Amino acid sequence: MNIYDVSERANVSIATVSRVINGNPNVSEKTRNRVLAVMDELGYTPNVFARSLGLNTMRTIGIMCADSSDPWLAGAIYYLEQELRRSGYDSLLCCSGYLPETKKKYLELLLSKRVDAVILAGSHYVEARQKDNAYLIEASKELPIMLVNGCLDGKQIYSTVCDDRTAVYESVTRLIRSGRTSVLYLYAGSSYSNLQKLAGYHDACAAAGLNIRDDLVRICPKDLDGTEELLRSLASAGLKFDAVFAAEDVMAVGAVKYANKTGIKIPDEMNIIGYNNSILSRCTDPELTTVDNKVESLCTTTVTTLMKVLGGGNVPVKTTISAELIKRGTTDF
Amino acid sequence: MNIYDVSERANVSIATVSRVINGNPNVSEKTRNRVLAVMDELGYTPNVFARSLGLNTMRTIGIMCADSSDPWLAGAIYYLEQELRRSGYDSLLCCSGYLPETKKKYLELLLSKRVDAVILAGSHYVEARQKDNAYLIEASKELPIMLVNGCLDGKQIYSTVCDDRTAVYESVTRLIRSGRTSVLYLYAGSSYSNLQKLAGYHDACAAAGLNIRDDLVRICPKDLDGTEELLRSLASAGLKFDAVFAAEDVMAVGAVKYANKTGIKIPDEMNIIGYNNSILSRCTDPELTTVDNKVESLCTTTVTTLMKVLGGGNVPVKTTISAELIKRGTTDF
DNA sequence: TTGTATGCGTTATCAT
DNA sequence: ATGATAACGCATACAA
Repeated sequence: MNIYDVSERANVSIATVSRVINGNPNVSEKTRNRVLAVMDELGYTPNVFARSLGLNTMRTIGIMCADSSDPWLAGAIYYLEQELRRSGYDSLLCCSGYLPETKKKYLELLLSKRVDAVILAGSHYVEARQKDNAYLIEASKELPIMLVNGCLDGKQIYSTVCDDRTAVYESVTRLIRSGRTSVLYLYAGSSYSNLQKLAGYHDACAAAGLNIRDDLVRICPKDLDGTEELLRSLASAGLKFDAVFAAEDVMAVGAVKYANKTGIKIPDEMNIIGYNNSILSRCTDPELTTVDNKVESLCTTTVTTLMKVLGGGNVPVKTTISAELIKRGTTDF
Repeated sequence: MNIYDVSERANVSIATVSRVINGNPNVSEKTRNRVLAVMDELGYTPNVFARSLGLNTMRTIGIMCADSSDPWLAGAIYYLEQELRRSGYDSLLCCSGYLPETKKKYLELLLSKRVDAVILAGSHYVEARQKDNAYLIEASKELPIMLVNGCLDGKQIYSTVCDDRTAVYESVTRLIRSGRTSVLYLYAGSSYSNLQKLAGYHDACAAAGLNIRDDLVRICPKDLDGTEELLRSLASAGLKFDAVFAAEDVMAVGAVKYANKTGIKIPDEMNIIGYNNSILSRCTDPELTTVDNKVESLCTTTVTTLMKVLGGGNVPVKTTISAELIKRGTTDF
């Protein structure tokens, strides 16, 4: 069942059938209807493979993420897929894990599939060490690379980021203004957005005239048990802190659990702020104050930008979106 | 840059280049090396579109789910994608939403993309009304349809399910044996697995010699606020219950919040059991007792089965996996 | 072991 | 408005 069968049955050439398929206006109303009727009668569907070969595109975008089961990334994938489909593109999903080698390998795999562009979801794709990003620069010579919450310079690299630095700055400033003197800062790694957030923390301390205390800035496992354990060990080592700012909700949840178990009263004796406004932030008691970093906006903006890029339009290489502090029960300002 | 360029430069025919690409053993070591060297030198990558056209497959599987940001589905997608890639297949993601019409529309979209098979993740794809499933039967005439936690009869339909009915039966039985007399059962809809779970609840009541009380079986919104509100209104309407069995973790979390706010002591005055063993179940205080329905096993089994199907092997049309009750702080048995 | 020739199902160019 | 025909880049049956 192909275009020849249709053309034969409709008494036209394959060229005409092709025109009908592609909505070319140079077909008489009568012929168009006859062809459509035959296509319907035969249950004909154009072969995408042949189509792709001729057009040299499948209208497919590669979506890469480290781990699609991470709540934030799962949300991002959802919005990206929806927006892409709305624009007539399919989504090829690829979970790369967190290691630079596998990221590189999977990006190359996507390139070999000739996707029209690649969207990298999550800040993990921009590493602190410039050499770990070389493969992205390289790939961007072949096709557009869209970063969701990451930022990198390159000819065909476009970034849509949340202003994490300002968000953390403002949140920590509010903690300090409300009388907190020792804000423990927990973060999970040195990705682009983690570095931005950390800078925001430093900004806030500096603006408040506080010394940066290295003992209050800690790398923390990105899971509940690890976070609880870290806090317990810090406390038993004598570290005093009256607030926790966590760069990820899951660590903030861990902090709430630590406080609840230890009998520390939230928010009176300890304030806690999370990041992402994920569903987790609403499961604790009290519910978490958290920073909403606008996944949906980031994703729709990314796709909108991408469509302009693919359409040959001129677009900004970097778009910044503001975060929003969601006040709930773990803070008292 | 195509196979002709390579063949010319290596002084061989395109057939030989093709053989090298596809690892055909009928190529002399010497020739193979020369061709490989040229491919490397030219940075040649075979064109997947042309390849697909000839082979009539892109080695791509369509993954459909209602909403990839749902925690359970997000996990499923992750495991499915990993397993498929391990087997050399790409994943085309398609979030269909929950409406029968859109599900049908998106499935047809996937078919038109000529994927090798479709995996339907989540029990929402099998509806109670048989006519709402007709499109699946229809599609299964074209390609294999794999159901993850759903069950349906059809020539090329394969189901991998968790034994939800037994899991609920056993959990509710334990509640009753430990002295609970009124187990409120909350569920979200009439999908395949929801009906199975409900049957398990009925089984447990019957086995314990209790009457089925319709006032204890309630459809519940699948979100925190909706669940809390439902419980509040039930209580204020005079309904007494000393345990809640929720068909989804999120509702169980809502129940915990309700109890905590109302001053009902968990687990002494109320037991709560959730379903899915999602990260949510560990965020509450106390942590949720919940049923682990083995997403990872379901997904790896589904892909294993699919590979056998695609390989022409004979495979069971239905595989059942056992759930596991994870005991935490919201129960006292 | 290697090469030749053909088919895969479109789209697009150029006639008419 | 319509038709004939050449790409598109590969895999493979058949020949040598």
